[in-house]
Amino acid sequence: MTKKSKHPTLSEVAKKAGVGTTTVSRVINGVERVEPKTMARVQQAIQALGYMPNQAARVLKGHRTRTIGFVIPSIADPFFSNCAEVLQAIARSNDFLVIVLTTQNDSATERDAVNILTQHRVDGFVIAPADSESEALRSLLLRLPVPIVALDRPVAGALVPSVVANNFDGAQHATRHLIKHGYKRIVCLTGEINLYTIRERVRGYCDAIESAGLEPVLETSIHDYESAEHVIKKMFHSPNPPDAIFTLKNRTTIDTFEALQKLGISIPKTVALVGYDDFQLAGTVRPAITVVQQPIYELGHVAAQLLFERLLSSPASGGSALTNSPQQVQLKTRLIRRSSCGCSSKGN
Amino acid sequence: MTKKSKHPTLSEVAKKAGVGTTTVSRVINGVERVEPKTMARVQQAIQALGYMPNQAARVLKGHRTRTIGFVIPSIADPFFSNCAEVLQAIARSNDFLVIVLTTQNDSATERDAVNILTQHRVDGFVIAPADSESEALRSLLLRLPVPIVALDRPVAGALVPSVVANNFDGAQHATRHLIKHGYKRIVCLTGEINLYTIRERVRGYCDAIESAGLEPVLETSIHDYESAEHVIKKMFHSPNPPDAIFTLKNRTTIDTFEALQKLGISIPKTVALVGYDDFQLAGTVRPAITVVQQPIYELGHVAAQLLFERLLSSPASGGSALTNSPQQVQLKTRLIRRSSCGCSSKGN
DNA sequence: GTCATTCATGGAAACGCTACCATTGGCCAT
DNA sequence: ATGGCCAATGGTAGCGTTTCCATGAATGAC
Repeated sequence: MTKKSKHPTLSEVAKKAGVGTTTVSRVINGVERVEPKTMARVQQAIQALGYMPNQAARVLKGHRTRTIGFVIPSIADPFFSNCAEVLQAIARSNDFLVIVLTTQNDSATERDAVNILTQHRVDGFVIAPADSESEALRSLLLRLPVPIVALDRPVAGALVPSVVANNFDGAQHATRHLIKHGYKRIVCLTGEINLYTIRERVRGYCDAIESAGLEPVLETSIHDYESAEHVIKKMFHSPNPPDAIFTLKNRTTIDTFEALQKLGISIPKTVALVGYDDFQLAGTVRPAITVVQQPIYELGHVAAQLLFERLLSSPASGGSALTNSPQQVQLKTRLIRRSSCGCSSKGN
Repeated sequence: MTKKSKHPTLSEVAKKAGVGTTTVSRVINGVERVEPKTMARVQQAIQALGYMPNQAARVLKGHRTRTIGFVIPSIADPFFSNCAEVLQAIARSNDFLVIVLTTQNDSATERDAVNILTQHRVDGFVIAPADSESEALRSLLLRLPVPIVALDRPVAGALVPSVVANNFDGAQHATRHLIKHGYKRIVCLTGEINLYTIRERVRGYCDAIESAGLEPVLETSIHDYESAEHVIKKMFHSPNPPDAIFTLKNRTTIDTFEALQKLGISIPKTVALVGYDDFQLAGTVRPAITVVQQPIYELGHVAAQLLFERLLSSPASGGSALTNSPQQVQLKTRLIRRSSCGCSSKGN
């Protein structure tokens, strides 16, 4: 059993097969013709030595790395891990590899990530920018010689193609639904307020609230279960407690739900609840939770598609100037009406 | 604004700064001393040109790629995405990159993945083998010249270091707990039976059941919600329905719970339920679900640690023969007693 | 039978970087 | 003043591929 050893090189294979390096190269890449007899000898040598081409050398010769970068806040977040799954699958079917780098939504870490990937000469990027407005990120991305697609959050200036959900519509729709139910004091639990997605949702919420002549109430200080419980307790001890809650992200919805349960506050009798982003068991807990569902799979899929369109159309150097001008794709969300908003289980 | 263009090279920087390539290299790697004045000039040139070192060239020069591969069934699975998160973080703190490749538990896809990563000359691997017993995989891994760590599932023969949870104990413990509650007819819903983890859990279940003089009942045909509902319906129409159910994986636990709810079968009154693997909201649904919790974070952490221990101790060629002999780490699981097993919320 | 044409193959340069070795100039000790 | 040393810097080979060009053999047309 051949155990540990350095990787054999192409010229070692050539020597063993008694041919020139050019011939071995041709056999490996199978593009030009080689005498069957020679080919057999070469393949035998490859087998015997366990030869695997060194990608670094190929890349150096001017070829692409067949590698793409995926820069996201966190890979543990189901939203992004699902995107990663489809991106990875599509990449692989095109013989590309995916390198994942997480940013924790920190801009410096993010720029760092982009630079690292650039040094590794990835052929393209999918990125969920920590800060859509960042001038630093924008100029960094624009000077890269490879195609880039923004996912979930655009890059200001619209020069980078992006695939995002319509957060404004989603939040507006959900808020209107709450208003239609007759709730008057609808508070919005935001989470980290400086993310593009959250800001858009806040906009949608405020728009709906103000159009209805109601007063928007934003609560931005919830980060985990403890803060959720604390805030909610305080709210319901105030003289003017909410009759509905709209949570702007997954984690907050769950924390809020648990806090409400623990505090014995009845949903939707005392307070209605609608969350942004669907999650496992949202339909199974009692009451089932009404949520705005994002097209996660589609988001990842379209982003991958956009990227590979560019990647595959410019086999040489990934120039993106020629291809159709930067696309801004916006995907629809869907309100899933369950019971926590006050709807009976059978429609409303 | 510099837009798209080829990457500048080190010698272009050298020319611009009016120095030799060696000096530029020294400035970049910052290891040998360079006159401050010269250094400034070089750095200015680097800035002006937007130079970024080409990793491929470095690698070709004989350096490691500072890249590791992560080969797992699926990245959408929370178990693995959480492992990925910690692996990624540790890798990054050591200036390594992670390439994720998914296998869907298919052995051929898996071997493919390993080969692809080898061509890219990753410096090491973490892998969750689709088939622990596969001779093909084992010999493939053993002839690789880089360190490897198996995660969640070992590689038969114990020549590859591995970090796994004690699935046997976990399942045995959970089953005994059910037995202590007095249940007599405890069925086990397995999911894909040919995975190492599942087989171990089945062993633990059978061991506990048989030691108690009961009869093991395995049901292997549940893959999704529909099949879960179908199987459960059938069970409760049989002359001899179960009084407890032990589900062997996350997804199955949830599907079973939902099916039980839908069919109006009361937990734990009619039938008790214990699941393998904790999940979000397991403690919030009613009844709260008793589960065997795996040390996910720790699993990923120890695997990463083991890998980097080897990676960092052998700066040259990652030979693993010298380092301490292949470690087999086994981590403990924990039974979280909630209500679905029949325990009252306060202890048992 | 000779020349042109094709086909199979090989030699060698070049990709961008690092590392070895050489060279230069200044400084100190004698 | 001169030799020796050290610090700063540069020239260049070579990592493993691919690709351009060349070579030789063999085939077919005249």
